[in-house]
Amino acid sequence: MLSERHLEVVLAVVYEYIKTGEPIGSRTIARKFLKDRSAATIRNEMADLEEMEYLYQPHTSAGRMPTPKAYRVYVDAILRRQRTFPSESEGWIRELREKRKDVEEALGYATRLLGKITSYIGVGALGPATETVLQRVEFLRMGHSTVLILLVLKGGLIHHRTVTLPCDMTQEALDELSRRVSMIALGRSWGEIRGTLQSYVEEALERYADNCRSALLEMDSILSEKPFQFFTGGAHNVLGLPDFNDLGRLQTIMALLEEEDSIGRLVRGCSAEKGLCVTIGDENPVLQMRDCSIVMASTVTGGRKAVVGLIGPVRMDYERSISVLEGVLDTLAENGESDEEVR
Amino acid sequence: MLSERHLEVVLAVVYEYIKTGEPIGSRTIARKFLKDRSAATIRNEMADLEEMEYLYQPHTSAGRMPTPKAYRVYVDAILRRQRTFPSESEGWIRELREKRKDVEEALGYATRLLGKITSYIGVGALGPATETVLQRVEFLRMGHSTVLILLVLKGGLIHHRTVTLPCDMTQEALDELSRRVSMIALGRSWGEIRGTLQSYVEEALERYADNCRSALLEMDSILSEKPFQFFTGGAHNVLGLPDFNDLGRLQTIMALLEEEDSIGRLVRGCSAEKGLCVTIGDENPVLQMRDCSIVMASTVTGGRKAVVGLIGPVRMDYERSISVLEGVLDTLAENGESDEEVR
DNA sequence: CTTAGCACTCTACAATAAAGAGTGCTAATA
DNA sequence: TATTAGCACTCTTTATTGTAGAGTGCTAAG
Repeated sequence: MLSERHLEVVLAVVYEYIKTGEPIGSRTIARKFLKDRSAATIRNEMADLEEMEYLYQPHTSAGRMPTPKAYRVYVDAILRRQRTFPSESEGWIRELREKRKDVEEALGYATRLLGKITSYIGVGALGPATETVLQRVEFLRMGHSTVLILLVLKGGLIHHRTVTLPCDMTQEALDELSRRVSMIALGRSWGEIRGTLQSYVEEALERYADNCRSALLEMDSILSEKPFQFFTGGAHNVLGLPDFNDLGRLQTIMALLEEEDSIGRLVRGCSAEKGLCVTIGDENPVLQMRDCSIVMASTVTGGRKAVVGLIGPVRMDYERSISVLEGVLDTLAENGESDEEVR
Repeated sequence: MLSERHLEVVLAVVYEYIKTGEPIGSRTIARKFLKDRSAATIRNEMADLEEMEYLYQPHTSAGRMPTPKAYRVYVDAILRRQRTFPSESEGWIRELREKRKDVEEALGYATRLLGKITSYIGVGALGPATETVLQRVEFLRMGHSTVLILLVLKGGLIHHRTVTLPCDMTQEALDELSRRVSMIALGRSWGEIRGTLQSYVEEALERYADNCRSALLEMDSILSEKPFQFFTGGAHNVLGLPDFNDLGRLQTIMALLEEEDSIGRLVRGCSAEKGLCVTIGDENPVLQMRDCSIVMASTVTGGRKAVVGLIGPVRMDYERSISVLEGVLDTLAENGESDEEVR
């Protein structure tokens, strides 16, 4: 549907438009990219491409700009060939490698890094590698009827919350509670046993039936509410970009980044697929981000599933963004390999 | 040094300038605030105030704008009298009250809330109520030579990190390690015992001397690196504000918010003093924020020290900001009282 | 000491003009 | 038939000019 001749023009326009941000005229294409054709010929081809909705003009006597359709063609072409990590960022990658000790900190750092290197917004998410299986449960008495619930999930994800129970309990009683919960829950999927837990726990602690019930409820709320941790970084980088000069739009995007579930939706949209995933403009699941593009990829690090990505303008430097993202991803994945045994 | 007559003019100019953002002329002051004086009189007084550096003109034939010195006088006047929480925000406060279960989540929510209600940037910090005293130490084996270090501090602060030790260790050996560490460290200040710990620990675990050393080093790094957790929220609100139309400046501010130590410096600057603390423009310890104002206050919630505040333009609505901050602070503090016993 | 009047200054805004870039169309060319 | 050169036309961008409005400083009178 798109002849070789036309494709060359589209790729040239997208490439140049990404670099300059200005509408591209036929003269520029003829001089810089397709020297075997004259400006007039390219003008004709551009008129064709406009009809096919790959290009458009902001006004009658301006150059052409790419439509999302053109970006898609361009990105597909990039993905087909090999990429190399930009060497000027090697230093940062080494810094990231240092931080891998603490997975959460590493991912936070990675998002900020992505933001800094690319000037777009870095995002990340960290979830359990597997379904929620408890590996350890502790209840620690913090004060009068205040208890710290501590859950260690298989894969190393940790949740904790300080709660107030109906009445006070000694640490001994709490230990008994955690022993009982552990007995049933450890090593098994939470969804599988959450129902059967209560009766077994209350058997030995009937004096504290109320407390047991409310503790189990809290555990349930922790385990169901927080399956993922989200990170964003480098949102400030985007302020200088001419594509985000519409402050209102930028504002809604930044507001969305603060809500966890909108990032969650992005992550879910991409993490289903394996490997790299580029979403351009209106392909985006989140309506308010329809004029952004997203590059995302997932891996496993420290025994947990990690998704990292970039949010930028549709006029994003896809080639560079993808290379950088791949570099970061590989670095994060490096220590994921060492403890395969975990799963 | 500032006569009653002059003070009235200053307060009127600041009040009106905060509302409108435009330079204030003598006519406006005479009509709206000081009806007993004519515009010409006020013009003379304004000329005096300009010499005293309370007011300045952006250009010869414009109205006057307040200098930081004038804001200081204005804020001091506000702080002297009683404030009332804006009733239209009661609903949000109720939402915040719901979230108090989890202190960290509550503080995160509080910063976003502050941002939303005031249209400025909410910041928060959560630290240990006391010095670092360990209440519980666990080492959990996650995989081959990978160990999860879990530290519960007195007051409920939790730190954890997954680390790779020099060689593998059984869970039993790790339990022995945590028993030994607990024996010495629990209930005592970390600074006090960090030195004596190593020899006692290695006594029983000499086979794993390397592991013990590296585990203790990690503990030390955790405890010294992360004394505070930081939160920011609602940075996007500030995008619409005319005072932040200089994108470059806004960008540096948002970049600073991503670095933990710059927030740390702000917090430290304010948390020393008890109660409310208003920092105007160049009073600010962070150089790049010299044209911002900061309102901060600290309290104790859930047995931990919490600092919450607002970063906004120098032309901030101080009265409203302070009221809202006080409301949020009181709500957070409510459950701080219930477990006094913790400290 | 306060006030009214008036000339002066500076900004903000709109209207106009000129320059520049790029197109579409037509006619000539290979 | 496909490609190219030439040219008139369109639209944006930038600079310039003129005008209205707001506010001041100064002077002289109350």
